[in-house]
Amino acid sequence: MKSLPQISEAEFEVMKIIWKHAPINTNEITEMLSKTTAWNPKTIHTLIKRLVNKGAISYEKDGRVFVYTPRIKEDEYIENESSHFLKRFYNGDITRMLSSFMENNKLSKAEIKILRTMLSSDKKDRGDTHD
Amino acid sequence: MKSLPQISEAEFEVMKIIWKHAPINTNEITEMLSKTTAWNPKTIHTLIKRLVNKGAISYEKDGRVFVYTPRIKEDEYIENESSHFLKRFYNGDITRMLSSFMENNKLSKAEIKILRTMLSSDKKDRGDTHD
DNA sequence: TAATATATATTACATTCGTAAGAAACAGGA
DNA sequence: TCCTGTTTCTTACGAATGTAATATATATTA
Repeated sequence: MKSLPQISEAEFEVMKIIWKHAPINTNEITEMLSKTTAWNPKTIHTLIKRLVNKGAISYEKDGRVFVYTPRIKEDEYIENESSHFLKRFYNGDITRMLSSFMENNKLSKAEIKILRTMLSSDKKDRGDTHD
Repeated sequence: MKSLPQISEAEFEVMKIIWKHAPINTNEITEMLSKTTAWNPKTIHTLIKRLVNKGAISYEKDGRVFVYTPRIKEDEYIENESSHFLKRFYNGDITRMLSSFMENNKLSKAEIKILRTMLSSDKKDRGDTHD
């Protein structure tokens, strides 16, 4: 399992744009992020550069501009972070997380209903192994 | 909602010990962490100090030694981090998280069963509001 | 009381991160 | 060809973090 680069919170915002719109160039990224953040374009450029250095994205030249593409998969990255998070805060046990949420009334009735549906539509029986 | 101090990953390991065993003194903390980490006692002392500075724990003198107590609640802190995490990676939607886990076969049959039970034992009807 | 052991406090130092500014390269217009 | 605007590259700088080492204070022992 190749280790994914470590992506900071600000960098992750950039990644989300790139995952969603790749191939995408610097200006387009900057433009999109301007709608949701107050970051200076210079700042965004720095973040992009760092993502390249970390190997999270790659680029090609298109005339004068660089066009970026992710080198890591969004799902993979998020899964990874999720595991890490669960380990850190819930001992790796998602049922503990859910249970904590329920105890603290963090789940609406609607959400509970959705979850229940999700869980009961038990597709094929995959056995008990995971990881 | 008073804002909780920001606690780093290493500091959090110290917090877990303190939450579990408070009131607890420096040596005891160091000893317990030695079992699960390779941290130099000096490092642990630094972490403890930083937690004091951040207001995450407080201390009293007991003779020559300091005895520490948490100033923030574990549940509260974890809930907070969980919200942050969910927002960051799943748009704040826990059903998306679960669904992602299911798609990626991250849930064992046993876990699914537990979750199903948890969700179906619908206690009192609390209505649909939360947050 | 003076030396020693031990606990706490101060300082250190490289990385990462947030947040940019300034420099350099290069293409297109005057 | 030279200036200028645009793009990318280099440098900056303080706060946080991981990971300690060194210094100081203080209790205990000789």
